[in-house]
Amino acid sequence: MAHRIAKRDELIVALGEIFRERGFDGASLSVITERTGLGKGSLYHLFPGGKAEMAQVVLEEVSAWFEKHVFVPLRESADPAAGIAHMFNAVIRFFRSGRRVCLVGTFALNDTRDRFGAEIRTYFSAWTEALAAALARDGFDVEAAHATAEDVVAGIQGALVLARSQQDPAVFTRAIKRLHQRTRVMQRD
Amino acid sequence: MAHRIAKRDELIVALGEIFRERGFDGASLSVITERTGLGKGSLYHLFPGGKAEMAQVVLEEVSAWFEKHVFVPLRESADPAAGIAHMFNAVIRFFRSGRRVCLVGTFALNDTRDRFGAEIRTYFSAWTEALAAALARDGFDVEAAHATAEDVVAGIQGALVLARSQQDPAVFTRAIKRLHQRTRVMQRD
DNA sequence: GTCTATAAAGCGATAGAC
DNA sequence: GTCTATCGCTTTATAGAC
Repeated sequence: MAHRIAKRDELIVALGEIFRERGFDGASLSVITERTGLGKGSLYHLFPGGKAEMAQVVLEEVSAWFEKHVFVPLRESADPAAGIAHMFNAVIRFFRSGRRVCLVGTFALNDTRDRFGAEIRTYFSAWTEALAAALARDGFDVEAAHATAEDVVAGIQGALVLARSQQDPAVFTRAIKRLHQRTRVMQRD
Repeated sequence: MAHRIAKRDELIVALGEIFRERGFDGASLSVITERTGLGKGSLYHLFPGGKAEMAQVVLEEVSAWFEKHVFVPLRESADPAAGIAHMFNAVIRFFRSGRRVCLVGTFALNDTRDRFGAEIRTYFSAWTEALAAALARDGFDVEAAHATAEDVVAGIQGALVLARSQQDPAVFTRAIKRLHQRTRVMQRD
């Protein structure tokens, strides 16, 4: 087992890793107990709603991170291209250059989605819309901006799948580079 | 429960749907029993290796389908552009225009990958390489062909994630249209 | 707050009747 | 082939001591 986790922030990060690695169903309380060093008693004290509440809190934490490090820069950066560059850097950091998968993506694919439908839907729509707005501000016409934003967000998710299938993070970093390039030079006027 | 399933082919299809909808961990034998109308006795008679063998057989069936309807046309079509068009049509059909997710993609994202590593890796690498070869035959230079092939395969996977997160299959069909377009007009010279 | 003990249900898998 | 009954284990969750 890992060292005993003291701070709540640290605990939520650890829970996120477990859910990412095993999915909601595969993340059993015994695994969570072992990896966090906290007994069931402690876990249910901190999360009376059990596993569902743990996942909910992790999802909210992930959403808050993206809001702060991705969506706000996209929306508010004076230079939209700089906001977009900021997004790609944040994404590379967050997904550990392709060694980490997207928790929201994993949850979205199977029936776990039905438990957390609102959070999952909002995460992706907020991302797509913030990016589309930045692209539009950067000179894309509205239609092309929305299409490119969808392609980029989907491209990131797909690159995570591909990289993990090949156990090769470079697949992800290559894809990010190309997606970034597409936001710079494509489909103008 | 569904009607009792008679033919093995039909059974494998049903198993595929269950694994797609619930993931490997979420596809419990009780769910499988209920959805197929077959008791555990029958299931273990047909698949002595249990759930792992069921998933293995489904993965092989999916791989065989893609080999026949996607990879071979990509590799052997006299007109590479026709082979690529064939691929996109097959993909739309297979994923039910975005209402079905990719079984291999779901398995790839969490630790289920470790059980079926070889099949998962091969599925995506065979797809990417067959598409890259077709693009090269169609006039892309080798580097651009490989990059575009990765973008297309990742784009399809990501579009499935996005479509499901929004519960909107149109997200998928839109993405497919754009990806197809990119194989026609991009990065030539 | 954190632990141990325990409950009740569900899990994958097997045995054996038919 | 398909069923029912059952095994041993794990699951989520709770109770109660400290």
